[in-house]
Amino acid sequence: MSTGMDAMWTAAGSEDSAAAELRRGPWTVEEDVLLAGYIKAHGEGRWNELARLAGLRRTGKSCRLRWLNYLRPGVRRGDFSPQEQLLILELHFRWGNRWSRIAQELPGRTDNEVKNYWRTRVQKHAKQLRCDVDSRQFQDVMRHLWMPRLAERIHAAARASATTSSASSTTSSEHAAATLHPMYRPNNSLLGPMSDMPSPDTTTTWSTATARPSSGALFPSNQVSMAAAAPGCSADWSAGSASARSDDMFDGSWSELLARACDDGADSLVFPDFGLGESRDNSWSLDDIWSQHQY
DNA sequence: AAAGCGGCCAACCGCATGGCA
DNA sequence: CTGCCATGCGGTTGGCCGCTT
Repeated sequence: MSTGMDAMWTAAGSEDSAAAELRRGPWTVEEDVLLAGYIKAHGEGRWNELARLAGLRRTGKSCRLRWLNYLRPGVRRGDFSPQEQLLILELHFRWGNRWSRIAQELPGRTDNEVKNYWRTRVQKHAKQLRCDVDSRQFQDVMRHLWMPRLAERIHAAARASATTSSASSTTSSEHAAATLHPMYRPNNSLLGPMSDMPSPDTTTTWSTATARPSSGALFPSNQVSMAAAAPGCSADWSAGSASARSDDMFDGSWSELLARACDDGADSLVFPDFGLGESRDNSWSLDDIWSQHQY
């Protein structure tokens, strides 16, 4: 592609040849415009050369990072949805700190965002519980409490969405499907066929899910088991999500409660039985979580 | 109102990897 | 085979911003 822009970039590059040392720190709007404009005209790649020709006093690395994490079309920002959070937890169990690999399964999200989410939200909870984020105890907390709760939240949102759209021209199952992340589609490439999962593309299955009664009854065993594990605590599991922000569904009494559970007696902690089997071999998966939410 | 504090996130840094001459 | 270069990845950090005191 050869346009009038070429002269502009050339001129900018020649000006830059005599420029001072490289800039660092936050990017300015002008730099963003230069970078995006150059890439629009010439495409990505050869970042060092790109930085020079675009007239940017930045390293190629810096340009690449700015483009991939911020300027690139399709980059999504803002809070992670429950679907995304659930997927991050699942994939981190599977792949560990392979942020770029995990981010590939979250369209529009960058490895940096996923990494920051893990370090701020997830590790924060581990810290509150005085557990190592890689410890068996914390993994059990995520597996038995956090992930099922996320799954339930997703179902609840889908149900609410289906209810509010019942008068529309589309069917409730179609509407619910539209609200779901692609990972919940039956033929998701990552998770395989997932025939057990609620299938928004299958009216029968999803209609059954939407007909399920209120979510409050989902975790009765939580309350019993955790109260038994930490006598004297008021395990207010149902209230936590009502007022907390979307990604802090367990803030509040749960932290104190689980902190006790994660102390020395953690091995005796009785988690609710979601029928997932033992996690010693780490062989459980999101399928297991979902299969427990079939109604 | 202002200072202190902590959380969050954008950006940087160092290392690993792959392609190519 | 080896060295160089570009790119990718994960860990780390600096600074902004909102909340608390």
